[in-house]
Amino acid sequence: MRLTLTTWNINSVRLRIDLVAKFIKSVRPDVLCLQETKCVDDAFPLKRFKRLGYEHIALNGQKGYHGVAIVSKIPFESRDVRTFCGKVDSRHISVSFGEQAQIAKPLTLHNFYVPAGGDIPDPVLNPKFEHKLSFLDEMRDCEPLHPKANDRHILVGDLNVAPHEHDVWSHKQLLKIVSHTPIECEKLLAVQSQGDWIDIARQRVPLSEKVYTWWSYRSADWTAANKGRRLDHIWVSKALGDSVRDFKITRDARGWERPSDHVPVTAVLDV
DNA sequence: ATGGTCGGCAACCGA
Repeated sequence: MRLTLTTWNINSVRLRIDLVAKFIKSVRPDVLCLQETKCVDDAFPLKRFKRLGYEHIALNGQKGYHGVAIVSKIPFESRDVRTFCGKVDSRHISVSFGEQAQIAKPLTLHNFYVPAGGDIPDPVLNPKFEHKLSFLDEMRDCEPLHPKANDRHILVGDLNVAPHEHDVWSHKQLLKIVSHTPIECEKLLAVQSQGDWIDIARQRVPLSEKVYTWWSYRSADWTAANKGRRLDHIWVSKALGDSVRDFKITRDARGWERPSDHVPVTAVLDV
């Protein structure tokens, strides 16, 4: 089966449900992972997604902040929510696709919203940065994020770190900016290597080429300045390394009316 | 070099 999978930090799913519908109608992902839904599960626009053909929905929302969701055309068999750093923040949800999904072998999908980390890149002065670093350490040590040789696992989300030099518009100017400090980049890459994950974007686009998925709201002309960062990621386990058929970033979405500051990132996999 | 803008939700906090 050909699986189209999208991750998108929507920055309020209720406010931007029409943009989500617009995206869905053009890209038609089988599975859509959202972050920063910013609403409790009862307020999630379930009916709208069902009308759009997404019958299978897993939610981990909270009031006003964070919140992740997986909406799917394909049935999944189980869901799981993990907490990190002893907080009840809604920053993770995972589902497993099995026989019902009519795929060759089972597939597990993790959807993450890693803490942004505040402004000051010092864990002593800034508890939010400390939280981010601890969160990444816990991800690295998290057993379910260590797929075994034949495990077909996918990890997506707003990981809030742009780990490589050309994942940001200026490596030099962002070295002390949270999201691209060496310690965060190191820790995110440690999560990646501990689980033997393959970063799809960098499998498809050479490290020497700029790739962005986020542009700040605080810039007058985001497209002319193009001061972006690659904060949104799709990783697959080794067993899925040869299954990637396509990868795309819907950059246009940043220019839609009342956009999210993140754009959708999509992978097509033969599963 | 600094400040710039969003969203939730009702004064600021988080990004």
